[in-house]
Amino acid sequence: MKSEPSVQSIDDLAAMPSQKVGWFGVRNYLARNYMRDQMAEGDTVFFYHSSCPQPGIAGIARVASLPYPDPTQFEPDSEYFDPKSSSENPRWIQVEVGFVRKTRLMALPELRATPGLEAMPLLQKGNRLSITPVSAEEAAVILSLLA
DNA sequence: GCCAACGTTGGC
DNA sequence: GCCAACGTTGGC
Repeated sequence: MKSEPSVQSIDDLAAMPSQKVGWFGVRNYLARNYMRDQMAEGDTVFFYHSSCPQPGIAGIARVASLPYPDPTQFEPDSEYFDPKSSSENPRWIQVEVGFVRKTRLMALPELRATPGLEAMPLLQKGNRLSITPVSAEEAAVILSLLA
């Protein structure tokens, strides 16, 4: 899951009293569907810093809730407000993401150079999704290098 | 700041 | 339903 560290970094997550944050603001259907259909509570999440001097994996987190409606879609003053959404039929959902640990930065060039990660959607040309799936095998490769 | 890639919008 | 125009993402 990508986050701009200037908005919310792994350190920010670690510093929260609950060490959890609702992953609000996802407004892409594919990314939403990954949260809704592909994630389960307890799943490992790689916390990726994007749009920053050194993009890469900065920590490990965990899916800490079932999917539920993203409250910002109903807030007229929010930049994430969606007038086409309704509480009866919410369009956007989020999950809670819980801090597990900070890791060394596994930067994008290292990810690209690591055997076994070539097929990761995150690394595919043109990928812009803020949430992409990681296979169990890919996760094991990454975790072994972050140990 | 540039630009490739891709999603969304809206006219028809 | 098509598709051009436009907006956004995000690495560099």
